[in-house]
Amino acid sequence: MRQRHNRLTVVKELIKSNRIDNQDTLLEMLKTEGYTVTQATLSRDLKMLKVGKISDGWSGYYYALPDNDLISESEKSYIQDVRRGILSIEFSGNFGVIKTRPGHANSVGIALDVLALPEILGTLAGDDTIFVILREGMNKEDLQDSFKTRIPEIEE
Amino acid sequence: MRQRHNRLTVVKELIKSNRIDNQDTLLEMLKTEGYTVTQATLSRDLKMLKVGKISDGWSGYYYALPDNDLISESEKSYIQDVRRGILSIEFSGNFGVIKTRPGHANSVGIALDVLALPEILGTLAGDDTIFVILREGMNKEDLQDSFKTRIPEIEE
DNA sequence: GTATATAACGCATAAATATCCAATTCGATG
DNA sequence: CATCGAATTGGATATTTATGCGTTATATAC
Repeated sequence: MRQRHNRLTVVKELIKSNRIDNQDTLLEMLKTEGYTVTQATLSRDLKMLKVGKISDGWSGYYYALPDNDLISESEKSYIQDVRRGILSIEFSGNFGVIKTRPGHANSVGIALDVLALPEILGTLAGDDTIFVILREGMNKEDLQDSFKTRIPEIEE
Repeated sequence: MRQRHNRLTVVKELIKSNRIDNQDTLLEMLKTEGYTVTQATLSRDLKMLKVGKISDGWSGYYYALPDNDLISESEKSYIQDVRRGILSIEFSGNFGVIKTRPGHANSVGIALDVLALPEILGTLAGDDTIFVILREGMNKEDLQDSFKTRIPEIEE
C-alpha cells in the first residue's frame, strides 16, 4: 500500500517535464512508470502537490507546479552548475578567487549570482577564474559555511 | 448582443479582486454587476482571458489571471508597434510577406517575435519588408485568426 | 494475539467545466 | 432590401475533476 510518496515524486516529475492537460493522460504516463491507480487517487495527488492548471497562452490549459516548487527546482540546476564547474576557492582579504574548469567560470558565476548568497557582494567571471567580492563584515569562513549548506557535497 | 468586451473587463476585475473558486459563484457576481449569461459563456470568457486555477496553498483552488497580464502592458506597446508600422500581408505557400512603412520593418519584426504567435516560425526584416515563415502545419488563415485576436483593429 | 485507529485507495457518483450545435444578431456587400 | 458571413450566445450534453463512503492494509495499544 505504502507507495504514495514515491508516486507523488513521479507525478511531480512528469508534470514538470511534460505538457499535460488532463488527468487521464497523466494516468497513462503513470502506468508506464509502473504506478497503476485510479483517477480518484490522482486527483487527490494533484491537490496534495498543489498543482494548478494554467493557460498556455493560446489554445489550451496544462498542469503546472506552484511557483515555489519551480524556483527550488531551477535552483537545483544552478547548484549543479556550481558542482560541475568549480575546482577551488582561495581568499585574500575580502576577495576570493574561484578556479573553475576551462570555460565554466561564466556558468558558475551566474549560478552564484542567482543563488544570491548573502556573503557575496558581486562576482566577475573570466574563462576559468572568478573574482568574488565579499560583503562588508563577511569573511572566508562565513562564505564557506554558506557553501556547505547551500551547495552540499563540495569540499574546498 | 455586443456586450462581450465590457463583460470581459468586469470578469477580469472580479477575478483580480476576489477569491473565486468556481464558475457558478462568478456567475452570481456577474449578475449583480448586471451581466446575465450562462455558464457556457463564462467558460468561454475565462478561456479567452487565459484565466488559470491555482492552489491557494492549503485547502483549495481559485481563479487567477495569468502572470503575463503584467507583461501585457509591455505587450501593448509591441502591439502598437505592429499597428503603427504594418501596411499589408500577403502569402505564398507557407511564406508571408509583410509590407511596412519605410523603416518600420524592424520594429514590427521585433514585436512579432516578442508576441510569439504560435503560427510563426521566424521572421526576417529588411527596411520596409518582413519575411514570415509559417510553422509546419499552419496556414494563412491560422495566422490571420491569431492576428485578429492578438492584435485587434487591424484589417488585412 | 485482538481490538482500535488511521492512512490509502477504489468505486460510484456528484460537481465543475468545456464543447457541439442551432439560433440570433450585426455588418458588409451586391 | 436581400443575402452572406462572422461573431456571440444558450441549451443540451460530453468531458473532466472532486468527493462520499466502504474496504483493506498497516500501525498502535492493550
